[in-house]
Amino acid sequence: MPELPEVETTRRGLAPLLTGRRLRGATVREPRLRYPVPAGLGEQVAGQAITALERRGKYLILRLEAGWLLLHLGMSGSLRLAGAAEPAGRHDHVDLELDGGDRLRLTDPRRFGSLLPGAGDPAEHPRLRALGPEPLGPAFDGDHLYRRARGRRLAVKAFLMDARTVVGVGNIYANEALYRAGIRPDRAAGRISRQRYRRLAAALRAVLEAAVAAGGTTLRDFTDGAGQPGYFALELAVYGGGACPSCGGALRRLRIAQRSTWLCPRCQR
DNA sequence: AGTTAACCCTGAGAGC
DNA sequence: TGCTCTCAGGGTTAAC
Repeated sequence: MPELPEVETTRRGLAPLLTGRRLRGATVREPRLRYPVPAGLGEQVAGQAITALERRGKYLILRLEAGWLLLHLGMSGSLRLAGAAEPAGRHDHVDLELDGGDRLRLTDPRRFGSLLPGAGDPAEHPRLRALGPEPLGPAFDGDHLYRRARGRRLAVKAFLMDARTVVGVGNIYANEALYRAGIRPDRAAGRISRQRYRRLAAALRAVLEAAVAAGGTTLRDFTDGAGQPGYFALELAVYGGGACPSCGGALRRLRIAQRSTWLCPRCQR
């Protein structure tokens, strides 16, 4: 379940290995991802050098000399460099072939990920156009959350996980940020004070920064660009249940917007 | 217009 | 052992 820290970990691991390399082509073994991978991908990218690997929310943007590839890892996706002789597994759907013979390999058992080519300004792409601010960037703070929440009756957790509110926040980090801020996840977004939103914004920023520093959270299958797991799972306070790290009471589970939600009923109000 | 549910997909784990 | 059932969930679209 790659959220912002896992995508950023992937980006940081791969960017220095990819920048400046030239693509020979692509092998598409399974084009049926979230959106169909275009048939002419190999011809489209062949001969182009990679100029950068960027991130916007949970999307990765692989910049080429002419145009770019927009990648999303969905729920179960991962990207890594595979050696020239490494055989492809059942879920290795796309290889981008590099000049040295090795490949940038997209693996995604559940196939919720995507790979979309484009040209021009990626920010204008329909998938990126309506996205909210980066939670680690200057445009995001408690006042932003407070303003956007005016009149909204949905649960604050669903509000926080909406990429139009702020990008990069999935189920794990929404649970953690709300716990750290002492806010009940099922409270209506419009009924939270500006002061408490400031606390929530700070908690979200802190938990995301700590998770990036730990290389992301590996619950089952996340690995970085070198195939290594992340260690932030050790620091999760509420996700997955158990006892509250603060008061010792039993954590409770709710369902909000079809997602498992964990909270401490004593520490979160 | 805001909110909720369905949908895409496979693997893991539980229960029988 | 092997079957069936449930759950995991990001993001888009449809329906209420």
